[in-house]
Amino acid sequence: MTLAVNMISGKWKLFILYGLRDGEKRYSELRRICEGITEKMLTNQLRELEKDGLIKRKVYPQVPPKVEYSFTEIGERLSFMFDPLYNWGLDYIKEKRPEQYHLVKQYEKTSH
Amino acid sequence: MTLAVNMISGKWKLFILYGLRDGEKRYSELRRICEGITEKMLTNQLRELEKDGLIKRKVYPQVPPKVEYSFTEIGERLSFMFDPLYNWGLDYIKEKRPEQYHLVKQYEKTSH
DNA sequence: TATGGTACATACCAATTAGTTAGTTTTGTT
DNA sequence: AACAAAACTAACTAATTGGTATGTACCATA
Repeated sequence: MTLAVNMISGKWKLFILYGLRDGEKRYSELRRICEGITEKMLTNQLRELEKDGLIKRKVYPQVPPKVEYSFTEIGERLSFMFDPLYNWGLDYIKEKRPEQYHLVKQYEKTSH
Repeated sequence: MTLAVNMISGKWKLFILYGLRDGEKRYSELRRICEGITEKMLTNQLRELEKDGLIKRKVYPQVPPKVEYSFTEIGERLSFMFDPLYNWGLDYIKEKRPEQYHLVKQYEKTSH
């Protein structure tokens, strides 16, 4: 439990993983997905996730550079929690902050 | 997702919630379950979980005092993730740190 | 009289984490 | 000639989080 919690804790890691759930993503795509993250943080967190073996990094030798991130096998096995966790959050907002609920619903439309 | 992640992140929150998964627990029981936690941190984290509505607090007017913590309804709905997350951690250790695997298995026997 | 158990609170300090700002590289575009 | 794009790195600062140490109330027991 300690190990699992440590690997996914931090302000951005679950977002990054969540962003990867439907396949590989470029650095700049992740930057857009993780609204508000700084480049430093994105790089840091990607490095840690890579070091821990949850994601892998594929570099295309081009200019301008292109780097793609995706799950490793064991990283992908964390997918079980993304949708339930997202839905739990939705339920929570519905119950505890009903005034905000419609905002989230609107946001859902624009972002997918 | 932001909301859900914020509520369960922190060095101890998931342990506390994990500790409550089989029913209400006293303060001192949680202290034993969360090996290494200080009283300050335990109290802090319990207060935050309570403020967020994930757990509830029941005080028995006795001396010495007795306080029991348990899930609220929405808190309990996070249970879906505890066992899978624990097992994911186990798998991770099995794959990436096989030398440590037997230690965990031994620990499992003693603690339940 | 001293000690212990329970569930805290408070003050202060250390460590960890996150944010800001600026720069790098190479090529292509205006 | 200036600037933009992508994926970074480095130096520095701010904010958050966690730890240590000590104290409290009340009663019971040694």
